[in-house]
Amino acid sequence: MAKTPDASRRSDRSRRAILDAALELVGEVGYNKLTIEAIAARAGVGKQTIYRWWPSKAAVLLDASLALAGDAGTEGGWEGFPDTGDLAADLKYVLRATVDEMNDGKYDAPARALTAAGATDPALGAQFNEKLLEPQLALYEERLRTARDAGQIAEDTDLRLAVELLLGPLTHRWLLRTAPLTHAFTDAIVDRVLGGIARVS
Amino acid sequence: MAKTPDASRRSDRSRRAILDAALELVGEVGYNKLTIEAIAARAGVGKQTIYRWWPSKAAVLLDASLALAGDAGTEGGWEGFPDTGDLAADLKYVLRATVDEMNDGKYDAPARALTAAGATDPALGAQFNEKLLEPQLALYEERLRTARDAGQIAEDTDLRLAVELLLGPLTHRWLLRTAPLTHAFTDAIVDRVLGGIARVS
DNA sequence: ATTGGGAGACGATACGTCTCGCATTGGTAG
DNA sequence: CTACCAATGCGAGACGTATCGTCTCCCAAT
Repeated sequence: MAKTPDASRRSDRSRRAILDAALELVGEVGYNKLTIEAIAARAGVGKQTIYRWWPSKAAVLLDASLALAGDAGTEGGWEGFPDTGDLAADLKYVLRATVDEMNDGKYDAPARALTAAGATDPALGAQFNEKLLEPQLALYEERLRTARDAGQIAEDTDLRLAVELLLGPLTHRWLLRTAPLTHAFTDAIVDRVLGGIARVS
Repeated sequence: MAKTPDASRRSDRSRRAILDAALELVGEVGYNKLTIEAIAARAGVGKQTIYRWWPSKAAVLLDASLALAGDAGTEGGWEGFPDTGDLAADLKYVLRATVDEMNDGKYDAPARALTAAGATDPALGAQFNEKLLEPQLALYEERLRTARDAGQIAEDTDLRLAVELLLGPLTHRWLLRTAPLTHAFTDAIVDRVLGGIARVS
């Protein structure tokens, strides 16, 4: 009967309150101690209202992160990828901005929680990839394509691989906390990925 | 009183049974549904015996993984990093072996669970890095050092960065499941990291 | 005699479902 | 146009279940 609740009658006020509460709480108590009950209490909302629209706390956090990413995009963020013609500079600029977000608890906590949860829950991970990660990767890939078309990188470059070469090391250090995330680090990634570490033979 | 239980009287039989049960169960039900109670039941052990020696299920899994890594090291694995003089070949060999492990549920499930748990729990993450990850990274770094000393890569190469350039993309694809892990992928990583993607100017 | 271990009771917490009124909405009848 | 009403989302919280982490009890080993 209630399999498909009527979305047109949904309370947008409650929806926003739930997403905000989830983002607050994940920063305060961490993902493991984040509970649906606490989200409902913080949002001033009945538990059923959450269970009606989301299957899990991870799903709530995913929607919350989507809203957060949307806000960041419309507010101060960049629409599309910068393309000044200088590939290295553009990549460094974007990666520096990414590092700044990773060092900001506001973005770090939910992103880290979602990434970790997605790593152990394939279904959630697929959602995370499709809605949040893939669009980002596509932006990098697109920028690299224009660079390739402009002859700035080798014609046989696997663009997706190149994106992973850039973001992989950053994500690695971010998730595993093997060392601090700095602008110098991301700059070095760009330089080394573009230039390689092998001695010119 | 019971702050420091006497380790010399510890039952090694129970300890092994607990670690084995934890590895089995994390593969069967996943990390989220892994419970201390279930581990105790499977191991034929009282719950207190687990709580006496480990602070959390993550800690149990960390010890279990250490034992697993130790077994793999002594059994068929490589002692130390191969060094045939051909850096690219050695890296490809090791990365292929790593991919094979990542595609093997026996190793994948606990490693993935620990990595994810460590990402959201800084204390656990530090333990994970120190005991499991860092020793691995050091092996790569050591191999790269001999290559650098042999003049095969640039003298000013940041070895730690180079290690992250190699493992970052692999870890990225592994954790986030953006694409299948193949030998072709790791071979390409090695080639691109050593050679760079920039057109030779 | 001391201490770890197996077993399980115990209160606490969060789960996910449910049942209440209440408020809003949209349709229908006068 | 107004008055009423059925439907539905919502806030609140009770409910039984599951797991938590602590505890007590007795046994075995040293």
